Amino acid sequence: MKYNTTVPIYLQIMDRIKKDIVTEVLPKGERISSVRVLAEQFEVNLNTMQRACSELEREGVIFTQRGVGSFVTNDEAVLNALKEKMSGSLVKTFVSEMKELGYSENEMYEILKKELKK
Amino acid sequence: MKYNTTVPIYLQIMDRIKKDIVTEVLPKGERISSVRVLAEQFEVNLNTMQRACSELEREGVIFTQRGVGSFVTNDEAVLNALKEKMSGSLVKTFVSEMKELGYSENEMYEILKKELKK
DNA sequence: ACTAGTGTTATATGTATATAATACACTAAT
DNA sequence: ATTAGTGTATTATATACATATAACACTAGT
Repeated sequence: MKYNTTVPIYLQIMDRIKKDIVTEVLPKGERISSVRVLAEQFEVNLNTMQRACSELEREGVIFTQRGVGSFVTNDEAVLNALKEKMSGSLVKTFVSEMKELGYSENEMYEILKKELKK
Repeated sequence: MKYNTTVPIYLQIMDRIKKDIVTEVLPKGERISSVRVLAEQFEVNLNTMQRACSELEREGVIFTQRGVGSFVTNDEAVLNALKEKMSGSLVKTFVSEMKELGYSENEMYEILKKELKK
């Protein structure tokens, strides 16, 4: 995985895992790899991985059983809300930033259309 | 100005200034406020403001005359390229992230449409 | 009981960011 | 020449992030 240097790695890892959960690459209720394994996979220090996981737990996306492992939440409402929130954030950012650059709504459509044709 | 805690302040300031240049709030060739004044306006330390400005100069967006002040570049090609690059980056990010969340192209249109109706 | 595999915590080190305070270097107007 | 207003540079301090290394705490299977 490539890391953006301007944003903390643990946040980028959280985002990656959230995407995998939302797209059911990691289905609800499923066990996720141990922090040590994940740290190796993400090529990152154990503490950094631990931070990502504990934040994900704090957000309710995963839950943890000490000595056993971590699991994707079973709460479907949480997962639906997560997907909504992530896409909502993306489109809001896109629109507001484009407006700040002086683009009209029609231009936004056109630019999106053009990008998708690639 | 509100700052996002996850990305360096000097980068956020650079982005703000670039937007003002692209939208001609700061027209080409125009003098921009001194680093000291800007530091106060952006409620930031002089050194942080200086970093933002020197990076903007390195990118060719502004140019500086020691003892005199800093000015928006006169090079219209640079300004056009800047706007293109910024909007291109926005739409690319939007599309690729939405894909990673599992949305289809049609869904992207719909979500954008819905957001703009607000 | 033991052990291997979990999550969790702690200490030390290096780097980047941001602030604070101070000084230096140049330009234009007086 | 002096001065006020520019950009520029230096040093010190604090904080967040990431790493390295080591240890602690819990669980399940043997």
